[in-house]
Amino acid sequence: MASHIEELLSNHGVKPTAQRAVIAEYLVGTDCHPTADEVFQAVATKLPVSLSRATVYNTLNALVEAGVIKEVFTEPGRVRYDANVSDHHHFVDVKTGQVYDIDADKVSALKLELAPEFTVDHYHVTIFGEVKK
Amino acid sequence: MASHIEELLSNHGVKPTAQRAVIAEYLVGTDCHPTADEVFQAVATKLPVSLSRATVYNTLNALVEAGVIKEVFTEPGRVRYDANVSDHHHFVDVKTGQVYDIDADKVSALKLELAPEFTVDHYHVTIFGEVKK
DNA sequence: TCGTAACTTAGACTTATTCTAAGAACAGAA
DNA sequence: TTCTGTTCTTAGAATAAGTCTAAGTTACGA
Repeated sequence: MASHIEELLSNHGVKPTAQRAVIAEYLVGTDCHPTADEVFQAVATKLPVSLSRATVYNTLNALVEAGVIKEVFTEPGRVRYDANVSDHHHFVDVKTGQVYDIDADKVSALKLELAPEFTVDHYHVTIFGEVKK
Repeated sequence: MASHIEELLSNHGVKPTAQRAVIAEYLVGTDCHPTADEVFQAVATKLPVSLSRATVYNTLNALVEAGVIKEVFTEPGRVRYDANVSDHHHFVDVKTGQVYDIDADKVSALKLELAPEFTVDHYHVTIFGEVKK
């Protein structure tokens, strides 16, 4: 009886182990865009065995490779992870560093006038500003 | 008799020292988007004294702070620097990692439909694809 | 049940960057 | 000039993110 998360992993060709399941579950269940270390902190206590940082990194890389999550680069020196793999962009609050997902349909399609040797695969928009509440 | 580079630094409130001048000169004179280490390698031999990595990092941070150059984040674990401070975006060749400047006027202006609490300061488009020659 | 391949672990290692403490350069006041 | 304080630069130590390694587990097919 595979859980939802285990199916998600299997469907992407990642063998579901206990470690991978809790990591993927944490990522899928959060709107934040955690760093590897934040994932480690959040997940370490949820396993009956001790968790190695190497496993966190291995798992995150495997999930990126498999297309289950995406990497986000918005600041120097750290990678953040995003389980939202739908087409979307990012809004960075320059005061707090917090990253928000912006659905692709909230952003008009770009028209690009590039030289013919540039073949575009995809593009990503990072919007910088402030969120007041 | 201040050189062009020394004026550039002074105009941005950065006191022009020999180290800062050669670093800024290198960045202004290249289309590549070098990392701190690439700057260090390229510039180390151009001074009569030995150059410290700390000085390279201090200078790069000071130049970013002063608006003489910009940081570019396109890949994990390293920051690249760009002396082109005009309004532009970036094209990343996913095969080589090479970064190309794309003038803002080659990219149509975005229309954003964001919730009212999001105040946009600016946005940056990163285009991924391949450059064939 | 065995053997192999895949996974995880702790800790060592690497790489990028920052910090620290001490010396050098330099600008302005006396 | 000489003094003095501030700003820069230096070498190397320290930190932080991420990867590697070697050894121990686990899972699974034959």
